[in-house]
Amino acid sequence: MKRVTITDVAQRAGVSKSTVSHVINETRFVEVDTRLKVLQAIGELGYRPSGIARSLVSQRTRTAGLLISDVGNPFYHEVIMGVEEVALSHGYSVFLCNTNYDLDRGMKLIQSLIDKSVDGVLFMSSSMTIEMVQEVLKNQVYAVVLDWGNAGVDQLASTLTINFDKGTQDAVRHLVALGHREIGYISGPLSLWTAQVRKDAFFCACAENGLDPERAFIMQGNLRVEGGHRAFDDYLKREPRPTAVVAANDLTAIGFLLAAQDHGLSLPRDVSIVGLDDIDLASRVTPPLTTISLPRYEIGMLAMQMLLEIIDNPARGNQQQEVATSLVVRESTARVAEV
Amino acid sequence: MKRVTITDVAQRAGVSKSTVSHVINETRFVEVDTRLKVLQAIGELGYRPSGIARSLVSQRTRTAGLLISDVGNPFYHEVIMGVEEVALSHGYSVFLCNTNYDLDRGMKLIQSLIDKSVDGVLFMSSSMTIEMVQEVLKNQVYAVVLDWGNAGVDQLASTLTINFDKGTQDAVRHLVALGHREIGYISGPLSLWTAQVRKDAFFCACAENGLDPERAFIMQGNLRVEGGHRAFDDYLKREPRPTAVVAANDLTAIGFLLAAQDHGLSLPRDVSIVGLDDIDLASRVTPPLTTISLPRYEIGMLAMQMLLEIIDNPARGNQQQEVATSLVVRESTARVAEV
DNA sequence: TTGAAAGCGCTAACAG
DNA sequence: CTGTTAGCGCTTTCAA
Repeated sequence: MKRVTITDVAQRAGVSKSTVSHVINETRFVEVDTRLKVLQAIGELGYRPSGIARSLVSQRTRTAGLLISDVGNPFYHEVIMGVEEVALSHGYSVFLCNTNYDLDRGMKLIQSLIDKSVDGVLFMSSSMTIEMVQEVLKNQVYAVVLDWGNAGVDQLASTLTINFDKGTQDAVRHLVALGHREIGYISGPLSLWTAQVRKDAFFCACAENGLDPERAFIMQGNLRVEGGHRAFDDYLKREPRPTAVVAANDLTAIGFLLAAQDHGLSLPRDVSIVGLDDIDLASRVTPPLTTISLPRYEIGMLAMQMLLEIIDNPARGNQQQEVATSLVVRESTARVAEV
Repeated sequence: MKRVTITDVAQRAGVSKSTVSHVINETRFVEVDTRLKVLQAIGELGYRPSGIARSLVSQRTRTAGLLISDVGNPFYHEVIMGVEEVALSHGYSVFLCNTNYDLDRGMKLIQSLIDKSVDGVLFMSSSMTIEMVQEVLKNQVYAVVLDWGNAGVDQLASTLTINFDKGTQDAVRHLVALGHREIGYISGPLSLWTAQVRKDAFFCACAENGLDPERAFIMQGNLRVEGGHRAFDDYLKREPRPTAVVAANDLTAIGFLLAAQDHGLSLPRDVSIVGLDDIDLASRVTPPLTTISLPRYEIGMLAMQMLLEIIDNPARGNQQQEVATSLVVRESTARVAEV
């Protein structure tokens, strides 16, 4: 049982291969009856065009690579779905590549993507280098990069940047409106670019809301629950105690929240807390966490759209886009207690 | 800047295309100097063989599709990594396909995989049908199916079955050894085949360990934390109260555990609890959960290996394999209290 | 309105 | 030991 080819269809329908091709692709007018004959032959034989043969001539595979750090990281779940959604609706399929935070592995994956002649790759792993992008580009495959602070990527490829300012400002404004004046911040490890960006956004937001960033109490977390615990210990020693705390991510915020409750504090009465990420868990803890939400699904969709854009329209050049974060108010923030 | 082809290399090296092909693939002997010339030409031109052209002649794409229900489901994370690991080490790339628990979408994804001429597809989504497998097979692409109880799949394709008996028996034996005689069970919705299988394994394990399954107290959960909460309410009303409880999955067990603690019970002193899945959270709750662990990474690796096996060796026919579950003893189980 | 034929980039007989 | 040539299955001029 061998493959049914366009030649088989042509013979069966008593026409030429090119006619068959044209009815399939609707790429030139075909007399109604001949078209019908062709369609019938296709049906009877159960013919399906070979994507490979098509790719060989069109130089397009309708496939893309998605480079991420780790499928287990909840950040990526919705991103992946967003990517997949627009990919599927455009006839694209996507190769999933986990770097496991390993640059060598990342490069290997990139090479295998190039070998497969993907039309483009979405760089979403923080474990990536400019070299990877260059390698991809050198092999005529397009790239869209989620901005992790690599200098100069925007010269090479389309980039997508997450703007933390908007959400962070909303958060600080929200707290100030609730009467908070002493707002603490739990940062991530400042060796990470993202932690830096988020902290900067916080300082910025303070300034914009009439608070002196220099006076803000900065605690050191590690982006995990446990870092939030530790930050709470620092918090206790601070005088005066901030009435509200903003954390670099939800896990940190939750760690702080749990530690505070363990210590007998009542939230949000004794202290308000704001997270960042809006992970699933955020709405499930008690009290549900007010948090700065990343539009993860949108990031996925947008990135894939940008890729399609540049594939279909290389002439238009690289695009740089931004997605905004936004505040989700739940119950972990409240009006500051009267003294 | 157009693609460098094998012809370019041949010209530059002053040999024929076939010679170039043969040095690349090491598929026939080539005089040392000519080989060197070819290699040099390849280097100078930065030539990379076109996977597409190769696929067209070899009828192999070195790609596979992985059909899952939902990337957000933690079950899949390690599975995906296992699949990817063996795929990568064999030069394969894998298309990730999320059905989102939707059969229509699943079929669409399958079609797109067929269009891409994948060599095989891994059916790991519980939202799948025999028709999907047949569709794939009809188009000469191989299939490996994670066993979700679809009758007759093993006739069509290689299957991988998770054997819950082993782990469940170990669990019950463990509890019996600790002196437990009254063991309750929190099942999932029995409309789900997997819930059924797990419950059967529990009954079986009871019988094997000299307990009367008919007397076991069965509570109804929903595979989520909240179902564990509700099950605890039932548990309280039971007379005599079981001294140990086995749950259909970890989330349920954790729900039960939290509810018990809320109610003032001390675990594992007042009641022992065993989960199933060994999710991340299991080792992080207090007390860390004793649980029946699924070899997720192994499932991924094995499935991909089986796929490669059947691709490389269709003559050998479909294989049916099983992976065993095993007990991970932590601190949520203890000797039954003296009366 | 349709067909013939060249060619996408590679592999693998078949010759020599 | 190496080259010639015929495809793999499709699209797309060019001609009719």
